[in-house]
Amino acid sequence: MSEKRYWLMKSEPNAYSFSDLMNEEGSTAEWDGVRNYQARNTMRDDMKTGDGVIFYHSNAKPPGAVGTAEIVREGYPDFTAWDPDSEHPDPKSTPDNPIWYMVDIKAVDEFKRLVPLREIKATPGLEEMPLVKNSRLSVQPVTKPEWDIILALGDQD
DNA sequence: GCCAACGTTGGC
DNA sequence: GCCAACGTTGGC
Repeated sequence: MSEKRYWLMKSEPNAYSFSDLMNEEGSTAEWDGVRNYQARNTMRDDMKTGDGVIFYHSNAKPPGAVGTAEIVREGYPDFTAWDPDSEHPDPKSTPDNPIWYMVDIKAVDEFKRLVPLREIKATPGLEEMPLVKNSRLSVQPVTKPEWDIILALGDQD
């Protein structure tokens, strides 16, 4: 049994929000459509069942962390890649030789309040987060101390 | 709507 | 293998 790890996943609420995830059957969804190699590697190799996820709304007003989720299925091929009618088709990816991978995540808790990016940037202990250091990565690691700080901020009134 | 940062593509 | 051109992300 390896140690639980923590992650942050971004989504544009216009496209798919935390509410959308909570409204899924079993509050669970396939995290398909990621077409970035670093994020792919994280989902394929590093995310394990039970790991914690901070759900982040990008391109929102304001952008920020809105809740937590957990990994309920480890990396497996993103079959939407070889569906020409999907949102992000990639003809180079095939069932025999998949390029892109996804995980399944399940909503756990909505924060009492959104934790704005502005506040994350201003909070001591969070300055090393890729999110703060101008990374566009849509799936990124979070340390345990960072996780604890953000959850505490989200639990404030 | 602007634009900086970053990733990818493709000519050479 | 280099790097310019191009496309995308995402905050502001």
